[in-house]
Amino acid sequence: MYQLLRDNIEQHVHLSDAEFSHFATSFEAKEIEKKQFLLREGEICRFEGFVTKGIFSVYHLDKNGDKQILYFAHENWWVTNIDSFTNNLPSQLFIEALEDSEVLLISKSDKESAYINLPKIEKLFRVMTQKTHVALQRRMIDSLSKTADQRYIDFIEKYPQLYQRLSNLQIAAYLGVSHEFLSKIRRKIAGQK
Amino acid sequence: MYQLLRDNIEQHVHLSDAEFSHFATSFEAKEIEKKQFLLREGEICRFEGFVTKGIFSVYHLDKNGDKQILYFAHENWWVTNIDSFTNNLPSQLFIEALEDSEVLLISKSDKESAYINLPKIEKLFRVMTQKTHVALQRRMIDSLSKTADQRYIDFIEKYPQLYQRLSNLQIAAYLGVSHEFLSKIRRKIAGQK
DNA sequence: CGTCTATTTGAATGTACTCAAAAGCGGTGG
DNA sequence: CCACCGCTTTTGAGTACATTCAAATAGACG
Repeated sequence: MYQLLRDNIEQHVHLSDAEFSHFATSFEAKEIEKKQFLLREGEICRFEGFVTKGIFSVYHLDKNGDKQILYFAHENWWVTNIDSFTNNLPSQLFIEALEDSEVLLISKSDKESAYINLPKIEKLFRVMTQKTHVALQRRMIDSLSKTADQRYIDFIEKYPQLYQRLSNLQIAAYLGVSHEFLSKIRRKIAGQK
Repeated sequence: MYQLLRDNIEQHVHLSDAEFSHFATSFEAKEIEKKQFLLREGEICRFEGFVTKGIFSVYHLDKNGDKQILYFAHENWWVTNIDSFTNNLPSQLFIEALEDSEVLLISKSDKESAYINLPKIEKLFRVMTQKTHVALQRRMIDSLSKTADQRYIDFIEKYPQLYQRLSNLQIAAYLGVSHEFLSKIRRKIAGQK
């Protein structure tokens, strides 16, 4: 479980055994059952999490009750509501387990301590935030410039393994289309083959 | 010009006069005339910029030649293509001056040096990237959950001063609608008053 | 088997786009 | 000074993309 975390960190910065061990003690392991929440709307997000098992969806419910999924976080991904976490604001987002899942959680104060004790951690999170931002920027462009058909095809190509584990309801909420329309897209694409 | 930069930095971290002076020498001032480019598609983005005068639009041209504006950067904003800059990839984005403009540019190597010499700078950019990411995340949710009418109304409320300086063509490209449709939205809204 | 949820389907509707054309507006040169 | 040019904005008609609602079908799970 902690090895997955170490490998993930190693992609960005190198920590000695002692450094990693110390940093790792800041994390608390938590199990979340399917359909349970890591964070609900209105709560303040007190953690940043690293997923070691399962999948979470991070989403917003609009006033019509429609769900917009910002992203999915499966094994080896980080998950938080960065807005709520950094600004101590009530969350506008839900973080829900789509399968029985496990995460390693670090609190804000432990993260701040780590920044001070180990500047490499500051670099780690700067680089991670940059990467996340780049990914979201690309998604924003796609969402503005591509049709739902193309976004669906892209999604399957980009996340084939994730696609297998998600329902069409969830994929539709991620793509920003109704699930009925996604069904029609699927029919159309199947007919083309 | 440099005072604007200093005030901007001061919002996040405090630098002594000596620290700021040293950091400031890393920046090169550059003037860009209206309709000229700070960065074109295909080029590798070698800088991060701080706008001291004018406005830039950061946009993508899709294969149909349609423009999607990711954001506008006016005085006191930072501008770069973070994807191209951090990953040394050819830019998929253009950065174009919408007015006669001025920016302070810092190169990648000078930024890396600053990270090492002055850890506060690492913190500065981590916090800035977080803020930018939060803003984009909110925009993503809005773009998925709101109609064009509402996004236009929100835009005017959120950026009243920017709205004055932009054409409807530019606002339409930011909102992700055709300019003809934006014109119809404007008529509808004007009729309601 | 029964229940709950996911998926598909069709019809009617709404939202936004494309294309073509006209009107408005600001600047520039004769 | 005004005639013309280029660019922005508006308008309308026709079309495409996507939603809503209602209902049928299919799967998953205890």
